[in-house]
Amino acid sequence: MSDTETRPLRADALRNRQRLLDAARAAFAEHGTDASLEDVARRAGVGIGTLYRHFPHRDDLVEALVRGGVDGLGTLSEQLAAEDGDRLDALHTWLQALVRHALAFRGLAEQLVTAAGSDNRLGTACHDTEAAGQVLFARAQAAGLVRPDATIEDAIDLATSIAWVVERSGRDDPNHLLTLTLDGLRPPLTPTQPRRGNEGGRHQGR
Amino acid sequence: MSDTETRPLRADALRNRQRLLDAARAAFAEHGTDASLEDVARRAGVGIGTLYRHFPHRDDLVEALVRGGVDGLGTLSEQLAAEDGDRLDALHTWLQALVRHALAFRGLAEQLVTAAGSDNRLGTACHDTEAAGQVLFARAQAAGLVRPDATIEDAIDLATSIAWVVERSGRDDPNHLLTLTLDGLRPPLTPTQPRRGNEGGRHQGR
DNA sequence: ACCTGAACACCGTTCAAGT
DNA sequence: ACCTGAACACCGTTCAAGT
Repeated sequence: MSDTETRPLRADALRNRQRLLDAARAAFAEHGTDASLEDVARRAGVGIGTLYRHFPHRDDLVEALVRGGVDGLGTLSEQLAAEDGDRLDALHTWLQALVRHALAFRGLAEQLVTAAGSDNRLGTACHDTEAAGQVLFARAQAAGLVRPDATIEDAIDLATSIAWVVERSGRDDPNHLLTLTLDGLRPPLTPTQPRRGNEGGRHQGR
Repeated sequence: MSDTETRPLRADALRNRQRLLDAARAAFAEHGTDASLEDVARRAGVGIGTLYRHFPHRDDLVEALVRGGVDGLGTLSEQLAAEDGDRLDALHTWLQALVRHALAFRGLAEQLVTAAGSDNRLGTACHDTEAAGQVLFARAQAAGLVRPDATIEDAIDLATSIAWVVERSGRDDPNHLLTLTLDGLRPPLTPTQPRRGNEGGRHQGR
């Protein structure tokens, strides 16, 4: 929480930084988060050293690109907490958004899991995400809608790993696996009143 | 199902093959499945070309090292199907073994998910694993113990992704997440008769 | 203060030459 | 039939030299 990157950049440096971000976004979209950094610099029309000056680690580049999404997850959590619908549905909705977020770039889920708990910018982003989710998680758990031996870390790890397996297996629908995970593999115990929306729900994939 | 590697190897070739496997096992144990292949060849005291002759793709090396485990999952499935205990417990036990299996080497879960559905040796191993699991899965589903819109692919993908996130996050207990996934995040609906063993079950990790 | 790009170390994969 | 290792292409990262 001290002064990170607070000093203003020189005009050309700022321009380069922006070009690098644009180039990285394009490269990540094509090749995933392990795109060649030399290629990123090339696309940005900038020396490789400039890339490293602005983003010493690949993590930092990733973090800059997903910052907006992380903040979005924060405001979404606030919105959902403000409404007073079903607390479990709110958690479910937020976790869906998290999965979507982790699928923004190929390789992102892996970056997120690896960075979680690290003391760097991307680690902070993960921490922020967890804090946002914790609000909804605690609410649902306090209402007895979530088993007491589960934690927000569990939920986030499960959601992230679902994003990962969807990304890697080429499945089409992440929500199917997420619903299974939230409700469990067991069938609804009260057939006349099913647990939650299995709307459509064929699935298949790969 | 045609003749793959059926012809006998020359004595020196067989020896080299074995040395490569031993070296790979050691290298994978140290650095995960993306260990340097040059390093593997070096450890085996063999030229890099010899490694590629025996194992044209990294996958093939991985497959050879996990073959035993895959067969083990097959026989475990047969054993569990022979006993007639709770069919859901049998599935759970088998999925636990699958998670353990996918944690044999760092990076293995990723190799498995990537290879699944591919037309190569490791893809076949995945296919064999799925077939083994399908027996237990179908039994449990037929008994109404597993929701009808879930498939063995879902279960295997979830188990594999749990192995992955445990490996990457440094969690200590894969079974906690697996239990959450099988039972769902919800608390037991009948508090007086809990769903299944939450034995101990603190957890924490990372 | 910032940028450049050569330099270094490392790796995957192929293939001509050997035995 | 099998093995070797040089060769090629590619990449991440650093750092001395520039402006």
